[in-house]
Amino acid sequence: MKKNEGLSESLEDYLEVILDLETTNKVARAKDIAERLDIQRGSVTGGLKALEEKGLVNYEPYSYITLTPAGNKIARKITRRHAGLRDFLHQVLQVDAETADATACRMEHVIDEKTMNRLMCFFDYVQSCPRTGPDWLANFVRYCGEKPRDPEKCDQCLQRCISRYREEEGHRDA
Amino acid sequence: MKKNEGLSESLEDYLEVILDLETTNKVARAKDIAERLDIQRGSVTGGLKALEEKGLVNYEPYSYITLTPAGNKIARKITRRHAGLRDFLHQVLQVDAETADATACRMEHVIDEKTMNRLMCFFDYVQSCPRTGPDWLANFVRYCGEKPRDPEKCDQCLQRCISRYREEEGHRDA
DNA sequence: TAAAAATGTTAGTTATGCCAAACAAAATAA
DNA sequence: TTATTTTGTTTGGCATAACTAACATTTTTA
Repeated sequence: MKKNEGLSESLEDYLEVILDLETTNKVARAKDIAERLDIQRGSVTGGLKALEEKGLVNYEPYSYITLTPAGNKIARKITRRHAGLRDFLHQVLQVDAETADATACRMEHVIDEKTMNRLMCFFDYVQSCPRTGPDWLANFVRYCGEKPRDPEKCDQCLQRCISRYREEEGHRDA
Repeated sequence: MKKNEGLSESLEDYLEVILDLETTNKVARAKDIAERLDIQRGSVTGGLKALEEKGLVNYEPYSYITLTPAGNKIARKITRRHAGLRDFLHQVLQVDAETADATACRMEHVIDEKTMNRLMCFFDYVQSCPRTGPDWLANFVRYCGEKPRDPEKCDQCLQRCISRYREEEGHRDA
């Protein structure tokens, strides 16, 4: 249980990148890791040694780098967090794709399990609840610019919401 | 514009704590800073010197510590973020108060301006939109446990939502 | 005011984690 | 197969940021 908390953000980034390289390039090479993390080749060696000592990568000088099962598990967790956060930021908060990705990349290291689960559940709730869903999200963007609410429009919005739902339900039953 | 990006999380924490001590204790003392940040007294001196060099605190050995206008501005920004994130996590995602605070404390250093603004706007939207609001949030907690949706209940929920809104609107007009 | 206690600073150490540059090994090309 | 290029490693250095322990200054108390 402590294993992951003891991992620095830097080492988590290594694992994430190695997993990605493993899947896209079949194999991870120090040069590519350096490129992805935007650090020098020389710095990678130290990171790999640290991960090797923690039993998270299989590392032998001059040979290919692979994740151990333990390393793979952590790498997948971070990757999952990254994707979940990025999608939430982009699809719900609707920040641009680039910002969403960059922010997710930093948040993935500091968010805890409990909060992450809640956020993903919330993401799901927003998307699947008939009271929210896509049109509600579209309205959010407009709200950001306008801000003061018009009670008249709210009434119409609610109306559309309920009739849309019933129509969809009707089609589903048919 | 670079000023803030160049600040480490550690130094941001110092500023945040100093601001809080200034407001609650009138003045910030090294001992209290150490206590709040859970570090040794000796470590504080170094932090203060770094902040002094950046023009963010007024620091003279053995005298009281105060924020400069620039330091105060950053401290208030971090504090605002902390509170906003904490409240979102607690009131929307409904994670327990302690986790919300601890998570906010880490996220405040990595979230960017754009995303933060969007999140706060979203927070506002969720709370003030008639389609969401408190009852929708209450339903979220139940949804977390149950998960599969019951279309029948959804219809009733929508119904209650719209009639509640009209009732409230009616009262407001009267 | 002088001793004691509390608070603050300094100095030396440690751990991360990066860099640049020199060097070593492996892969590729001639 | 030898030379060249690419890739990987080592070394020494630097910055951050913490620690401990010794020392200095304030503040309190007797």
